[in-house]
Amino acid sequence: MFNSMNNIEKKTFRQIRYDAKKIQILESAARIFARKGFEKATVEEIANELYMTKGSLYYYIKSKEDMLFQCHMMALEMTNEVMGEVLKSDLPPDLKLRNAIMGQTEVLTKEFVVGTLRQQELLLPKRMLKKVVAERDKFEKTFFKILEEGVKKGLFEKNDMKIKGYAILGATNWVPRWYSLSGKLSPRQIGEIIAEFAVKGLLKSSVSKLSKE
Amino acid sequence: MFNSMNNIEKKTFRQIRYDAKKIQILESAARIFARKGFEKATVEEIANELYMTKGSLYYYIKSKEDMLFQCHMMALEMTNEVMGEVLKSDLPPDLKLRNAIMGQTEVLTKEFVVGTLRQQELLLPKRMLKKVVAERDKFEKTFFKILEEGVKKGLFEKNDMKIKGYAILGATNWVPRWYSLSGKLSPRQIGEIIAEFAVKGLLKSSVSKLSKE
Amino acid sequence: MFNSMNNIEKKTFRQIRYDAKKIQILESAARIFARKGFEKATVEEIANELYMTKGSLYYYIKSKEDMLFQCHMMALEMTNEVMGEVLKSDLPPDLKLRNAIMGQTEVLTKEFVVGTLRQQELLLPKRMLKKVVAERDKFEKTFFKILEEGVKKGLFEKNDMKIKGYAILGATNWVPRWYSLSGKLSPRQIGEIIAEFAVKGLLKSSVSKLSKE
Amino acid sequence: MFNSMNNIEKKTFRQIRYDAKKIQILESAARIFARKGFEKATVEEIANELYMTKGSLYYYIKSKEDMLFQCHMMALEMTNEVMGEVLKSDLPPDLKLRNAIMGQTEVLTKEFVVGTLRQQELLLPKRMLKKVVAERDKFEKTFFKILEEGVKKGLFEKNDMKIKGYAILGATNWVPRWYSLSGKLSPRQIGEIIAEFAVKGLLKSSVSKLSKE
DNA sequence: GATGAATGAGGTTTCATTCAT
DNA sequence: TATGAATGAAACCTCATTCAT
Repeated sequence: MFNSMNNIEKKTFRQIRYDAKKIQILESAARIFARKGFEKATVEEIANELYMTKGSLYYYIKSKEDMLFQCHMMALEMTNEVMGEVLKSDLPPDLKLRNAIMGQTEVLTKEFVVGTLRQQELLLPKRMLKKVVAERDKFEKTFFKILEEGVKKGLFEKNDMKIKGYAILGATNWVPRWYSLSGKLSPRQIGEIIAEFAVKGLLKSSVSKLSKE
Repeated sequence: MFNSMNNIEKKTFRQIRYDAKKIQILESAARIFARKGFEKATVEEIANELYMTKGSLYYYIKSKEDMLFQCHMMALEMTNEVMGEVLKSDLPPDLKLRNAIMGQTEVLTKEFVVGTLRQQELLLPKRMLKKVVAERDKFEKTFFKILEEGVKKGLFEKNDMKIKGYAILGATNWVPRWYSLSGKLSPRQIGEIIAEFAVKGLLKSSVSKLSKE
Repeated sequence: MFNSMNNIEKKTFRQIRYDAKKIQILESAARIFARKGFEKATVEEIANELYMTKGSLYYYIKSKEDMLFQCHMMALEMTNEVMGEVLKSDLPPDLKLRNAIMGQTEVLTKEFVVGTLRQQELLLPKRMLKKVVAERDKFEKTFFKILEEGVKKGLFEKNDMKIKGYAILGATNWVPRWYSLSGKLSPRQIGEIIAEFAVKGLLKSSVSKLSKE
Repeated sequence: MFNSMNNIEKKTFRQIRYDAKKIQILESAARIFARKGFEKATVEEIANELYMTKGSLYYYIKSKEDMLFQCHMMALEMTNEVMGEVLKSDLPPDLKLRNAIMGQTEVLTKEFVVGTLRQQELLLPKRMLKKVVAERDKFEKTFFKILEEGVKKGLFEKNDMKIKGYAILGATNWVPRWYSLSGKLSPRQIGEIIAEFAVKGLLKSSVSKLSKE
């Protein structure tokens, strides 16, 4: 009776432990996915990494696909959070773009995210894939909003913005493919260089024509 | 015995048919890999697309992994062939770069190549993986050679070339992820825009500083 | 110590609650067994129907098989109780038979019993199966006693009594397979018709030969 | 070329072997289902009985459920075939009924059919269940057609025909539950007795009232 | 008394691969 | 060359049951 509050706290406490374990699991999963690929990774391995049994693992997750799905969503949420902050900041477009790229490289090189995003989303059942794609679209929309802002403010050239935008996205998303911890530069530094390179490519200027053939 | 020449001719003829079939198989495989991912694609499906049976297919290929491996190698060879031509052409570095990028986008958007490269090379056994990586390194080396040439000729800025190079590679390699046949621009046109964007980012110039924070 | 009586009373009270809960559980189990079959029904479902958790449920029952076993025994006890009353009643055999059949149809169409008896007793481990079979035999023996009484009193024809007896049992036991609550007739009414039909088939009479082939 | 006919024959021959094996599998399955119940029976057991491996077995069947389904359909087809013949025969209704019952008992006591029909159709997925129920309905409709014929020809009493019909079906369908090979009577003989009993219960007659209470 | 968590045994299914014909 | 069959190794997943709190 009078310790109902205790009960509530207890529940919350358990909830916390439950959630923590779930995240542990997803991290472990992402790590193994990164090492061996989604299909080659076995549920047992993932469980063993955490000194669990398959059975217990299934107490926390619904299916192997579900693990990949949740990893994807978590990664995309991290990404979108960064973008959200950038967008609502009060900076000129070129600096927004720079921050976006730096934020992205930072997120994308986290072990968890690399492990996840390297997996093909094709491996997900349609229902899940849809949500992932929706979340990614959200990201891209925010990104292009920054570019448009730059155009409106007369900073960036207007032409072929779609292609250029994807070029920048590609440059950024490609980082985890070649980035290695042993490199000299941090993800943020890499991001900065890419950003400068990208902005330079976008800015209005009379110079920079290709040689004549 | 005495019609050994006949035999040779026969063999040659057979060889041709054999090779043709093999390529058909690899194309079919790449297509299905693209649709469903390597692991979800079954050998049977691949065979059926060509109105064969699994059994017959194994007359031409050694294993499923072998199919993926050969697809990778074929794709990389196409890529390297383009790069080879570019390199030995007698053009200024910026035009070489442009041609390289255009060639790459063209190759990368071919159905066969998309299907192949989207697969993680992780899925390959080490022995095969090594060869694939070696071939890819060859490609990257050629690519960076062009950039260095640009630097040497005083055309491109020298700083952070490695990062910028990978940025360009990323921009290019990312194309197949968003390129769709229904788009208005051809792969070559896309390549051209990316090239211009990249060159602009590389060129020496006093302009193009970021805004002050 | 000195409030041992209190303890006893308490225990009795608890015992009552315990038993009540147990019966609730068995009813819930029977219902779910009916819906999905014994093996497809999960202990969790059964628990959830009563807003319990699996864990708690196991405080009341020993095992899933035990649930099925106890359901069987309860159902058979209901059946045997009816038969006991019929047997010791002071009626002529044909009316006893009628009452037996009517009683049976009534029992057999109760949700609890349908749910239970539809399950194969095969699913029970031998030890339990034996008891169930013993109880069923008891029922059948009583039933055949009624028929024999009818023969002795010169009411029923003597020939092939075993087969005919099983025919009647079949006719009765089959009712739950087609009976539906939405039908116009009550179980008792159905029982009455079957009884009449059965008695007519059993009675001595010179009539009722089949056509000549 | 000229041995294309051979080819056809070969194909037919293989087809025959394939079908034969499939039937063997279904028989083996039905036998084991009978012994242990559908869910307790493992695919491995079924395969082993035929000195196959699980893998090979799956070359012939799609799933365990599919096995049960096909067993059901085969059993029902046997049943419906018998009924079809009875219906189109040129006999008076009472003899038709007798033949129907005799045919049924014969079919129902075949090992294959017993093994199958003892399984709950509930275990089948809806899609399959529907077909089974449809086939069973077909059977029941034919059966009731015979009874109606008897009524029309003034042979059977008209009242409560539905209930009586199900009583007869129950009496018949119940046979496999108590029939044992060691009994003295053959299925046909049992069927004959049931038939006589049933017809007697159906015939018009002024006699055979129950005792007064 | 109740419950969240853990567990492990086992079952179905899929498939790459091989082989006799 | 082609193919129907066979195989066996895994893999995912489910669930009854137990236990500490």
